Amino acid sequence: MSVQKITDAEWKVMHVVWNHQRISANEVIAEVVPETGWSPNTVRTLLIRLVEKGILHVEKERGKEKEYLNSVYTPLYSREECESVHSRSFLERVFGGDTSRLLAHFVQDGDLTPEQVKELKKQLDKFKK
Amino acid sequence: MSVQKITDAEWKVMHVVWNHQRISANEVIAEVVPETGWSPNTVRTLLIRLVEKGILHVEKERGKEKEYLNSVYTPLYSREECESVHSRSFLERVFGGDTSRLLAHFVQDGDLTPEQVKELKKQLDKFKK
DNA sequence: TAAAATGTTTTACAGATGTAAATAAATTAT
DNA sequence: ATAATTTATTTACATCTGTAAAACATTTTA
Repeated sequence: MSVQKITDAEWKVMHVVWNHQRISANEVIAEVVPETGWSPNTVRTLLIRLVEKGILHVEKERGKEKEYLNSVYTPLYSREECESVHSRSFLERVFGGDTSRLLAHFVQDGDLTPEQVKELKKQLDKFKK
Repeated sequence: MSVQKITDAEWKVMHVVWNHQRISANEVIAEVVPETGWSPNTVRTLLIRLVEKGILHVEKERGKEKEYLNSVYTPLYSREECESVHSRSFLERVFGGDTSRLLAHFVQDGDLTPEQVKELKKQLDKFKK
């Protein structure tokens, strides 16, 4: 079972890590705490769990001589890979695997800009043949 | 918090209930057990939890004179309502709320039939104006 | 009416999750 | 060096989930 399940709370952390690709615990905390109100320790716990799940890598080496340790995390899977895995299971679970119905739902519910609609239609054309 | 969270296992049960709208425990069991391999008791537990969550209604009244009790369940929310709620939280969680990216993903990953593509484009047209 | 079959309710239990406090270790400031 | 500060690790703990077994109740059958 490659790419273990990422939980709700963990996604928050993952998005921040993906945005930086390489980021220290404290930097993650600095971003996540304000927008969630979680305690810094909660964020640390999530980082640790993500490492245990094999989704993040952590460097334990000490930084330059006089710097804090402050471990650095990097993603082991791309955002797209994880999205893909979770999308598939969501599709199965909620829409019984019916992509068409899922798409219809998000189109109606998504108030897309005309721009986005045009772009999406272009994509669909590429797939017609 | 209307419509509490439906878990993976619970969705299986819910789809069966929605398909019938009004269905006895045993009928649910008859459908779910073969396709999941779960014990009948597992299905009953899920039904009970769904009632506790306020997602299903159960009739406890005895049936006709000589019939087994065999409680009857009905959904309190439509499939679409639940899909909607869960879709929104999925969109937020995994795609950071970016509908456009989500749609692109499912279009590419969904191997739609030309039929479905055509249908979807029609939908998009309706939304352009 | 007693046993067998069927349906219902109660209880269980380990692992996952959300959420952190308590404690220990390292670093910097005094 | 020692206290103060910052970072890291350990431990916690209630709730939710997946997954039933056990026990009880009702109905049918022998």
